[in-house]
Amino acid sequence: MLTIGKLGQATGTKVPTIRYYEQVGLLPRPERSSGNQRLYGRAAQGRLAFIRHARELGFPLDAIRELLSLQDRPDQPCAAADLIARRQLAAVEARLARLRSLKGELERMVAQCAHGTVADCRVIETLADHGLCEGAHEVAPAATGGVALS
Amino acid sequence: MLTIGKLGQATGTKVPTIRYYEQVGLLPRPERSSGNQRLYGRAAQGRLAFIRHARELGFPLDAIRELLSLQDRPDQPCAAADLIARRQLAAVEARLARLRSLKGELERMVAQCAHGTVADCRVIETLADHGLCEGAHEVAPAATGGVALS
DNA sequence: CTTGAACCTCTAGCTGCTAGAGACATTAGG
DNA sequence: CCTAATGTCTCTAGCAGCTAGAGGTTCAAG
Repeated sequence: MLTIGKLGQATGTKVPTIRYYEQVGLLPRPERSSGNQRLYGRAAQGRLAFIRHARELGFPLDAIRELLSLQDRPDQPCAAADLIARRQLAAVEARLARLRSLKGELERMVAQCAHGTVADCRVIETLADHGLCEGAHEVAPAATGGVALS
Repeated sequence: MLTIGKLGQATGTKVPTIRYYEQVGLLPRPERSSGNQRLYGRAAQGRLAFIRHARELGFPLDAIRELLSLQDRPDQPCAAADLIARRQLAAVEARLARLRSLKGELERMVAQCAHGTVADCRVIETLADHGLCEGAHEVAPAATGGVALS
């Protein structure tokens, strides 16, 4: 049986984060010691590792909730899990495409900076006048799902 | 003179977002009509376009605040602006690297799914056991600065 | 003059945590 | 056995960057 601190160390999770996962229903309420402290067994450790790994892959908590409930019913077809993963992959790909174009524009901006005064700084100028950039980022896609991805 | 709605249309910004920018001090308080409605001139429109463009490039509001104050003093050296842009570029590059490795792992996961039952689904299994993936994302870097980047 | 859209202020909510206050539990050392 | 240091408890509030809603005023068209 692990205390919350040990569990945190074992899974690379901060203590308040574990309590947060419990609060939002991703982790079940654990047993308590005589002094009311949380005690975790192997099952909880596995579940938390699962959550952390999925988070590292950028899955939002809602998707993780679904994946966990799938894991609990092993005889169901895994099409649902597959779909969730594919959706996440699509989100990551969209994000990548956008970031690549941003990187291009930022590189052009800093490359053109002549290190003079602000008055003729290309960085400021480019920001002020969208026409100066090559329109690489036309309209923000927005609403990609609110995934953090650090 | 534009009303807030027209300004929003002109710059592709939602009305509450404009009010929000005013509230956090990115936009100055505009004149008001006799009926207390906001009225914006050319200067405000330019400033808002600057902000939106910088946001599309992923600059956080704090960086934009700095860039705006630089823009207001055109005879200063532009090294500061350059530095902000370079920092943003570095953040974007870090994020790109991470996203690329996530994409790789997600692709592997999805490719291995045999479309059977959850019991032997590689998607679930990979998530449950970090040892199964190729360790492409070892430890989350965290604290990259809280930049959103859509 | 009436209707409907656009505007006003204010508050609360979103994601995924993180930080702090103030109080109890546990543990290692002397 | 006692004490000091650390760990844990609950609860509330805060972060970015908006977004949505309530409940009320103002404006422009017909």
